[in-house]
Amino acid sequence: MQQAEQRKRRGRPRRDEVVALDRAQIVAEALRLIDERGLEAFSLRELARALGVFPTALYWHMPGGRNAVLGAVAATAFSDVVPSPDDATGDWENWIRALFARYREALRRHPNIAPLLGAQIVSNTGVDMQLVECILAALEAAGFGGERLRDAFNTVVAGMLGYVTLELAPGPAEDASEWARAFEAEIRGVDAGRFPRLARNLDLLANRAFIVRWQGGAEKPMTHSFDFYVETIIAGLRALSGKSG
Amino acid sequence: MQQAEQRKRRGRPRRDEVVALDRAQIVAEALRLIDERGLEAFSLRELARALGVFPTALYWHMPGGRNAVLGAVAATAFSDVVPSPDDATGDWENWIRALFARYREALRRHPNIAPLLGAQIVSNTGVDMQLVECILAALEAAGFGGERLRDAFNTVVAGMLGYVTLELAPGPAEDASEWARAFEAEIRGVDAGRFPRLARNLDLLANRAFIVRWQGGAEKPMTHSFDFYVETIIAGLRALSGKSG
DNA sequence: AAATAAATTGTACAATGTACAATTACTATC
DNA sequence: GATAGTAATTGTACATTGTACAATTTATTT
Repeated sequence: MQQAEQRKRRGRPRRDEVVALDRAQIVAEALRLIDERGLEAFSLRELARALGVFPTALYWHMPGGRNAVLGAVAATAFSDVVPSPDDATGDWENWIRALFARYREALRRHPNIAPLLGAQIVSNTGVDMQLVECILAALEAAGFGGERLRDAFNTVVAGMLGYVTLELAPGPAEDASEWARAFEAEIRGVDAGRFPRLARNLDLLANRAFIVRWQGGAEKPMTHSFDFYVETIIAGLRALSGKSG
Repeated sequence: MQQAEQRKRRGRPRRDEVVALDRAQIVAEALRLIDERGLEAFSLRELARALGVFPTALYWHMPGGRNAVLGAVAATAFSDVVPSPDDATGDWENWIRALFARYREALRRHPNIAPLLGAQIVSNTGVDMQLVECILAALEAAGFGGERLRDAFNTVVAGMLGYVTLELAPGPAEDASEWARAFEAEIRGVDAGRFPRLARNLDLLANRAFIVRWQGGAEKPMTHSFDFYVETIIAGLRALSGKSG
């Protein structure tokens, strides 16, 4: 973070002196900061500091301010998740498997942006029409049409986000290790009288299932269950694609 | 917000003068404020103002500060979502339908807390062991055991949250109506050459499907698709409960 | 009666997001 | 080649926020 010389005149900088801050660079650095220190710690002022500019300079390139930056960050993190469109019309099941897998991989590369998912899927940076089109293609290939096509589409989108949002959701921030120990103790000491099934399956569930885990998906992936989840949705779609209403 | 007389001496108040601020009251008022003005607008200082106390008084009852308040808010909003445990061991499919429906209804009553879902499902206010136990009961009744039981459990929890988190996610805050018009125009004018399926199904999808809608689920519920989504997951679980691995 | 705990008011501070003005460099036009 | 306009930044300013900490008063226990 050496600023070498601070030759900051007051107006627009000359082209040789400096690299000419642009949108892509801002977003990239923002993503780097979020990856490194987490979403909670992210601020426009730190971003500006890291870029060696004044906070207000960011507003020139990103008129929306903070929200615009976060929206763009989410958008770039999920560019390239859509598998090849050609495969969608062929084996629709495998295409959806690929979509889910790639979406999850993208989020695993940047787990700290998980909380942005719900809010930013409908982002200001334009809709991802390619994604929509391909999902529709796969579902038409599966035999859906009309209202059922719409319902299946919504099911796929929700399914794509649902599991991974939870899996990679952030735990409590600072007191992590201490909290984890206390939490584990609470789980381990569950009352077998009131919660017999939980007690019986404790080793199977502890830290391996939602609600009763004390580590996030970034540290402790839940891959096996994810695969099962995907198969559940696909099997469900397959079953419902036959019926009429 | 009339403060009548401000008879604020400096120390602990006498029992007759004032209602004696407590945890439940703080959480209730916080939920009310969030319902009314949204999550973004929520602050401890406004909460304190609404309660007629100093901001720092809140820390006495809620040592965790802001995060603790939000965690407690989420927890109370979802108390009572678990359907009767007795039904879980009987008709497991209907029990899961009821669980999903009740969870959605709870969130529809307080849509503004949707962004808290991922983060706060594992909250500081203790685990909801009753929920865990009942889901396990339903899934054992469905024939799951061992690793498959765990996977199915994770699938149900993710499914319970996934759709509604998205459905009720907040759109862009202030410029809502203007943004909506621009967004609708962009959707309506989709390039039928590049996105033929989207163009063909436009009326079916526009403002009725994720990604291509311009109103949130609070204003425009997506109930029909939700029902389909639930049936997809149940059908998938039914299909997978037979296989062995 | 004294000590301790409970429950609040006050004070203080470092951050944050962002509106707005001032300044300088580049670019197009006549 | 002057001049007007636009691009890109520094700089200033302000209201808000979360929260640590001290001071103060009332209730409860010993």
